[in-house]
Amino acid sequence: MDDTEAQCGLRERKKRATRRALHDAALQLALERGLEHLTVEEISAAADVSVRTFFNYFSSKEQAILGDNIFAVDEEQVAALMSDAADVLDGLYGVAMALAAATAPRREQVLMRWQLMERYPALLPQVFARLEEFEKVLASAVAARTGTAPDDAYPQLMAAVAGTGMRTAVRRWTAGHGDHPLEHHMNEVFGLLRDGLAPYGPRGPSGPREASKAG
Amino acid sequence: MDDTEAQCGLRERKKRATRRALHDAALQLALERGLEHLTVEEISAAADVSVRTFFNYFSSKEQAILGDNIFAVDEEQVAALMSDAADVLDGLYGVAMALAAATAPRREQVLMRWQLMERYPALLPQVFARLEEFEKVLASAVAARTGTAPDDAYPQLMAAVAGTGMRTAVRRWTAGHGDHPLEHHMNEVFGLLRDGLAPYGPRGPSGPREASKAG
DNA sequence: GTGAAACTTTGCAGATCGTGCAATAATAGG
DNA sequence: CCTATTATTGCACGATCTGCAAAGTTTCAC
Repeated sequence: MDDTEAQCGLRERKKRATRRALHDAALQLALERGLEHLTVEEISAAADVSVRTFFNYFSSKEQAILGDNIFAVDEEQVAALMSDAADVLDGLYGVAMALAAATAPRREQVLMRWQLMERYPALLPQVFARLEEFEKVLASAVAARTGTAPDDAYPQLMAAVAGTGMRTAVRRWTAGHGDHPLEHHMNEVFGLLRDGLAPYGPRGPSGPREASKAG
Repeated sequence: MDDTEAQCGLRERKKRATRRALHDAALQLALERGLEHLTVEEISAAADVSVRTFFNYFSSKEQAILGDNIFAVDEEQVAALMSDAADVLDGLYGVAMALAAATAPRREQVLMRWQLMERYPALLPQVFARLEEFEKVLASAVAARTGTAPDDAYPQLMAAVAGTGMRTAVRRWTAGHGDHPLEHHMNEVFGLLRDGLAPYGPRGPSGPREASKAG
């Protein structure tokens, strides 16, 4: 049960192999036959395990298709990137680039998964649930970086906006079938954020000007 | 089948009553007993209809709990608000305020629903799916307002950020049990957005971040 | 190697979900 | 009152997901 076993043990290897087999089968079959007419039974059969075993690994076929680690940046990495950055937005930009870099090695797989998501709204829930978790991590990091409380408006909004920005970039990357690298879309998005979302400026005097609190 | 009947017909009234009875029962029972141990059968029984009839109205208990029109601003209203506004962000701010206003009359109910959402992640999917639709409407409006294409980065990002901002505001409103009006949180969020998300500037000696272009 | 402990796989029963279908009941409109 | 339309309901069916206990596999100490 220690970390040594986690790497070399036969038991652990078999578990990982099974999990991977289920994930691969699910992804493959979903692409081939479509999500609606795909059953857990078929996935299990393709991976050579019982249906019951499938549910020992994944709680639904959607989970099996998406697998883990959609937002493959862990808490410590985020914290490190945030504290090294020149300002908050740069820190979040760093996280975005780390995400893009982590995605690169399995580019085709990730692209497939996101294209499936666009096609089958049933998958969106899972994605958003993870994005939610991811945003919590970002919010904590932003709060730590700025000395604000994690339940202040600023870190929450900043994290939500950054998460949404990354989601937008990935979506545009997917829509373009990955023609441009993900980094390109991240740059585009964070460039706009850096410019205050205001390339189309005010026509005249306007709305709420002050953040009701800032520090 | 004409509009007259839609208002006075007995049939239409009964349908609405049934739908409302199911929604109310679902909300009530979810609050009382929790979502996990609540079955469609119980909801149907509480509303005095068969289970089959339940599924004629809602496709799942989650749908029944949330009901319709979480983001109760329709396409034309958004378009009107956007074209009247001084700039894009002001337009989106107007949409946010319209949303808050639409929420006000059924304040308690809406608050209950969002609190349930915080408690039961199973409800999030539905919400995000609707937010997704809402953001599409926003993106179209932003594109129309700025003369950009709907699949350009700017309208997509702007819509996503605004949608996320409204979500953040509602979440904060919910977390505070509605102590402050929803408008207050919308103001806070859009104030931060207006300020370019940069109340916490660079650590270095440089001044406030500015939009590198505006026009 | 042997045996016990720990863990995984599996089948089975059962609750719930969600849909298609056809019979029944209620309403609308002449 | 009669007919067309539409809503409700029961039934059957396949799929999802969980708990439980039996059977098989891996680990580890001796």
